[in-house]
Parts: sequence; structure tokens; C-alpha cells
Amino acid sequence: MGGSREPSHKTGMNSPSSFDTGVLVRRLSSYSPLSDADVAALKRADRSPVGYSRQDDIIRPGDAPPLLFIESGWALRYLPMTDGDQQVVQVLLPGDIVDRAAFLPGARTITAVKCATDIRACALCPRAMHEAVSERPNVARALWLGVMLDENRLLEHVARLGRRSSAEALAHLLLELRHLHKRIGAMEGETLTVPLAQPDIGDLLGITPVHVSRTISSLRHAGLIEMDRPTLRFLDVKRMSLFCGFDPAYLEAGPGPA
Amino acid sequence: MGGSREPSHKTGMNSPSSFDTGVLVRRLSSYSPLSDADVAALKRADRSPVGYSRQDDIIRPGDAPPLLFIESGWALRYLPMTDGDQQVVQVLLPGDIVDRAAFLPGARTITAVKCATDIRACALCPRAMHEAVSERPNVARALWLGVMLDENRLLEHVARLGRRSSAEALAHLLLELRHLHKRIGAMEGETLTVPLAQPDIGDLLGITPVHVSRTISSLRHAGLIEMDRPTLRFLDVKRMSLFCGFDPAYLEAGPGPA
DNA sequence: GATCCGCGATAACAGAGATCAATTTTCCGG
DNA sequence: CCGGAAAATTGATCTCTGTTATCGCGGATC
Repeated sequence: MGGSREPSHKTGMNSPSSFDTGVLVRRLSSYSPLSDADVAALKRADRSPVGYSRQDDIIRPGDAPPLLFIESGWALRYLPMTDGDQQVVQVLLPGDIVDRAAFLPGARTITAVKCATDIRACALCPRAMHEAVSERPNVARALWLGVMLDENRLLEHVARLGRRSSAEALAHLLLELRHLHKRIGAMEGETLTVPLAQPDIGDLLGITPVHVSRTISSLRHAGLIEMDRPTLRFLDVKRMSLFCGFDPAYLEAGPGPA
Repeated sequence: MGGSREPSHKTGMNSPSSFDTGVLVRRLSSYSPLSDADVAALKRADRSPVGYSRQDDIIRPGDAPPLLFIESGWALRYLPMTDGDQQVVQVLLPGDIVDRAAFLPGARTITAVKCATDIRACALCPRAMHEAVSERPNVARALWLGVMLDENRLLEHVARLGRRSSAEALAHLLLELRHLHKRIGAMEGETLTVPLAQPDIGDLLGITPVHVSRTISSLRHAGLIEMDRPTLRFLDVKRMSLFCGFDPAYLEAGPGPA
């Protein structure tokens, strides 16, 4: 198993006070408006945060994954292949739930999750979450919308791999990351911090690290981006979107409640 | 838009009696045991079936999709690309829900669904389904397990596209279809009816129809399959699984309830 | 029954990306 | 501050897949 890393040794971290669910609450209320009572129900599910280091595995295939969301940092969800390769299927950002199989008691996951940066993750009490889901329609709606939006991202990822050249695929991926960060105000102008190494990007796009380097420089020479790890700067979003057929509709939450 | 077909003209079909939800109930109870009351709640959501013809589009991107499941026939869920190409993201078989965005009132889908064969589909009353989900834990559990298993299939599809050669990808896809049909007793020995044309398979695997032809004949010459549309016969499942790294674990429902 | 069009097979050629290799740079731990 | 390892860049070559074209077949339409 070539790609596997050190077993994940968790580092307990006591954080000051109450604002730990902040990231999740902010995310969910961007999907569906939450009342104070909804928020209170979510806070009741909150557990203490846990720290992981870069390159740690948070979960592995076959695990019954913990109910966890990312509070800060980036992680990569991937399928390890029999030949040692890996295919990244999802970039996990703050507010993302690590593996929704955790909602199903006893279910096992088929994916692994490794940290692209140091991570703070926050556990949720499954029982309290089930309570919140069954008694609070807004919470249930927001969580379900999150499922749909993640599915949309996954579907577009399939289209990237199946029907786009490596340059188009990379451009499309970067624009997706830009859009997600832009919306939560996590960019300075057109500059974004992307803590992924080129081998990580290769595992995302299904190409070799060597070709990632060539692909990046082709986008650079086309005048679309500047990229100096970890800083990424978008020079011409419109032309770049046209180039790769990027349309952010798949990232937008649908219209309001029924 | 090159790939688009005739607008779908639905053909009302009155079917004799009560057994219409049979396919869905069978599917869901294979995920989680259902009591008579659970089944009754599902039947309450049942509506009359609708017929579609081969090549009809059931839904299109931007639609608020109807809550529908496939009763008989095969359909393909796909993303239409701006250049007229399409990327198939899911093969819909009897018992599959056409688009789960239908569970979210007002939500729009980003995918289209077209019929690979003539289809009978069955509508479900959204309100009755929501009732069944919120009042019947077994139903909720079974539906959620369905979500997870579909996600698993999608993740493996990503890995097929990103990290496998066309021959490995095709072998893996065919073994997935074999496994799904084997389990419900829909195969005669090692023979399976696959009503997909080679261009459809190309849209699934992200390759051209010409190359699909080449790839099939390479599997044929390797002694792994016989394929004479629409009949597919597996000659050496073990060697074929080894060849493409197929492990059916991702298709299995997890262990029982908490 | 004649026509037409999509499907399937095959071949020749072109191009994207993989592979192999060598070198430089960056990063991280001691 | 140093040294080793991983990351990044670049080049040469090879392989798989795309492209274009041709041909036969069979099912649909009139």
C-alpha cells in the first residue's frame, strides 16, 4: 500500500469556549435560515474539538467513521487503489462533514480522509444530531441541502475527469475552490491560499504530478493564473470560466422552503 | 446542443392493481427490514405509473424533478456539457430513485435523465413520503442507506474515470452491473442483458465510441467476456475482478441497526 | 420493398498524457 | 544552520486514446 501514511494520532485540544460550532452553524444557515432554537439544538450536539497534523489520516476505508466536521484547514477524501495510487473524490473545507456514513449507526466507509494541512475538527454527538434532525425541520432541510450540494460537486468532478482535458479540469477545479471561498469572504481580492501540493492535485484530477506541473504552467502562460505555492491568483476569471465551461449554478443552494 | 432528444411525452398507463411499489419496497427492505406498517406507509405514497420510450428525457437540467423511481427498464443520468458531449454519472435500474433532489421542495437538478430502454416509472407523493420518513425510522434508515450506497457507486465511478485504463474501467463497470443484477436474481447464470449502445458506454467511461469498440474487443480477446448486444456473458469473473481491482464491498449495505 | 440512419468494426494517423530521467528548489527536522 | 527528503521543473520518448474515414449491418419509416 504505497500511499498510506502514519496512523492518525489525535491530539486533544481544549478550546476556550462556546463558539466551536460556529463554522457549522454558519454553513448550515447559509443553506436554510436557522432560528435560535435550531442553533441551540445544534450546539447541544457539540463536542470538544480535536487537532490533526498535516498528512495524518482522519479515517480509513473500513472504519465506522466518527461524526466530525472540519473547523479549520483542508482535508482530502480519497479512495486508495490496489496499486498504491489514490483518487481524491472530495476536498473538505471548513464546515464540511468528514463522512456522512457517520449518520448511519454501524455503517462503514469506503474512503479515507487525510489532512492537507493541520486541522481542527469538531465531533458531534450522534444522538443529539438525530434529535435535531427529527425535531427541527430547518436543520433537517439544511443538512439535506448540504447532501445535494456535495452530490453536485461530485457530479461535476466526474465530468471533469471524464470529459475535460487536464488544463480544463484544473481550471474548473480552481474556479470551484475560488467560488466556495469567495462566498464566505475567505479571499483577498482574487488571491486564494491553496495548500495543496502538486501530487495532491494529480490525485484529484487523475493525472501524474509531472503533468500537473506542465498543466499549471500552461494556465500560467495563457495568462489565467499566477501560482506560487500556496498562493493562487486569478488573473482573468471570465476567460478562464469560458475556457473550461465553468458555471457556478451547481454550487448554489436552491430556492427557499416549500 | 448536440445530444438532446425529443421532449419527453409521457404516456399515461393504468396498471391493474396494488403491486406497483413492489420494486421499491423490495429494494428498500433489502437495505433495512420493513414492517407491514412501514410497507403500508410506502404504499400510501404510491401514484400511478408512467411510461417513457427509449431515448426520451425524463428530466432535464434546471428542472424541479418529480419524485419518481424506476419500475422497469434502464435509464442514464448525465451531465450535458457545453460542447454537446455528455458525461453519464449514474445508471438507473429498477428500484432506483430518478433524482433525489425531488425530496427537497423547490430544488432544481443539474442532471438530465434519458431512457436507455422503454421505461415504466412510478411517482411518489412527496407529502406521504415525508410523513413516512419522519414517522417510520426503518423507512428513513433504508432511504438513507440508499443514499450512501449510491454515493459509494459514484465514488467508484470517479475512481474508474480517474485512475483506470479504459479496459479496466469497462471491466469494473460491467462487474458492478453483474453484481447488482446477480443479487436480485436478474441473471441467467453468467449471462446479463445490457441494453446500452456503445456510445452510451462511451459517455459513461469518458471515452469515444470508437474506443469503446476497441476496448470491448480487447476484453473479448482476453477471454473475459462475450458481448453480443444486448447479451453479455462473463467468462472468468475472478480473473476479470483481479484485472480491474473490483471488490464488491462498496455495493454491500452495512451491518444492522444500532 | 427501397431508403435512411444509427450502430458496430476496423484502419491510419495525430495528439494528450504517461513514463523515465536528470536537476534544482523548497521544506522540515535535528 | 545544515542535510535529507519531498516538491517542482524540464526534456525525451512511448503508449493509449482521439480523430477521421470507410464499410457492412439491421431496424425504422414511408
